[in-house]
Amino acid sequence: MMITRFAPSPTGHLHIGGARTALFNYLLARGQGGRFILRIEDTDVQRSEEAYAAGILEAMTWLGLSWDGEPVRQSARTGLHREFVQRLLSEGAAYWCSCRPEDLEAQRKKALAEGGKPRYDGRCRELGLGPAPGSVVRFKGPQSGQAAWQDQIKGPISFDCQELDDLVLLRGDGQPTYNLAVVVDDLTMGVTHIIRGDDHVNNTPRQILLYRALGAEPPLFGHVPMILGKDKTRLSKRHGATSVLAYRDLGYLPQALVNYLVRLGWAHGDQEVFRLQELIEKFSLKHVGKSAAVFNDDKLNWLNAHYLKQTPPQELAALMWPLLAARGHAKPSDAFLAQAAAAVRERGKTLTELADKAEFFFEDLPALDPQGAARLLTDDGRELLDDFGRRLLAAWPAERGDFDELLKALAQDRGVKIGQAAQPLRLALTGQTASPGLFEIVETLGPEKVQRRLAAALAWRPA
RNA sequence: GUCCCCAUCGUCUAGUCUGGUCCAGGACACCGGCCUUUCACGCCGGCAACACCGGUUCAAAUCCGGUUGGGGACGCCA
Repeated sequence: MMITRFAPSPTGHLHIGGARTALFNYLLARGQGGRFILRIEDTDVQRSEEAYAAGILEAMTWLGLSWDGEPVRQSARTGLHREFVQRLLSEGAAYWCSCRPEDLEAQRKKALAEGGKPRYDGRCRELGLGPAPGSVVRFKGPQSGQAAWQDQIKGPISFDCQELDDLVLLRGDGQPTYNLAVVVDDLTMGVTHIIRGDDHVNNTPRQILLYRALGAEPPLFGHVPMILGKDKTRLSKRHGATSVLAYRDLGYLPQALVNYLVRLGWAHGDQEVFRLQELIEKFSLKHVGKSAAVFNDDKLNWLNAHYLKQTPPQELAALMWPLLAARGHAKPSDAFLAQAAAAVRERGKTLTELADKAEFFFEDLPALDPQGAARLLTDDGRELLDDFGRRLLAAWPAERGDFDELLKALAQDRGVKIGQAAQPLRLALTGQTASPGLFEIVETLGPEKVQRRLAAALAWRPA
């Protein structure tokens, strides 16, 4: 059975790149009827924070990427990690090293300055040292031959073992390091496919060597290319929002983010829009690209707008309401909320934008746009508006078509264009010169609110 | 510096494995038009790319070599 995993370290928020890696692993496992494991890699006690771990789970849940079983804490498995180190030690595949970190650091600097590769020189390798306070355990890697694998995304990759130095397995304080812990965990948890970020390719040969030293068959590896910012450098905070939860708070729908992320580096012919279930059926590593991709807000916005338009008004209302409530509006009826949502649904790219555009529905008296008022609420304009208002209220209750007729008649009687006749009313009802359909608004607001807003606009005078 | 990886429109990409159907297709963005009571939506049209050089071949975006460019890694971080 296929087993994949997502193994973030809780030293920061779940960012866009991590989310895509998680998504690929999720899709792969779900598509094969396999298992998808979530493992929190918290072996770095200094930098790991519980709040980050919680945030990662929250983001995964929001995206709809469900994992199997309980999330695994790597820190809860250090006993197991140490057992494996002991085994390596007793089999002569690892050794104690008493070099001091400062000296090592100095060596690295020197090597780099001389234009060489900064790597551990293996001076303790044959010393037969035993455990001592502050000493570390290093892997005794082969010094010739190759470590190669068929990358599931990039194809064949190989490293000369000479290039690899003896990596630390157990720190001076007895804590296992990343490279040891991942191998032990992936091995003992039965992970079959390790799909992770590009930045791990250099770790892979070392890990393969560890599997070999343990007498185990390495799993399959696949390295997904990175996501870059607009300036084609690695995506980071300075490129704006990078955390998944930040996108949620900005008003993006999880379906949109998932859809956008999957298309960043993967394609299924010319198809652009995918539901999660469809992705599970269609996703494959074969069509994941090999090169890095630039994150593009425009396309994400387009997808988000697309999914917003697909969301039924009632559902959309439920998503928008918290944003409106946060602005201090009193909760109206569900029907009113749904109508307001339907009215603005095709006019914004995020929930936040929709809330902005729908806000006038919820205000007692919307503030009149000063420029619009100066232009539309002239003496003539107010007279026109008064006439329109009277006709409108007199005709109530009316159908959408009746309103249309009413507007046409008004324009004709007054000798103005339809647009000119409609604008003063739009301003009066919404405070703005651009808005959803006029009669959609009239119907939603109802006669009392219409009248109230009309009266306020008619009372307006230039400053 | 050393090692590893990558290279099709501004961006995401299809096509590359299995050369010809590709004077390169789709999407976003942009530009123009239509629709229209405003703003949007929608629809129609347009602009725009095989990094470069050489080789193999009747034929190369597709195969091979090199150049250039980009990215990543080089921690007792993950």
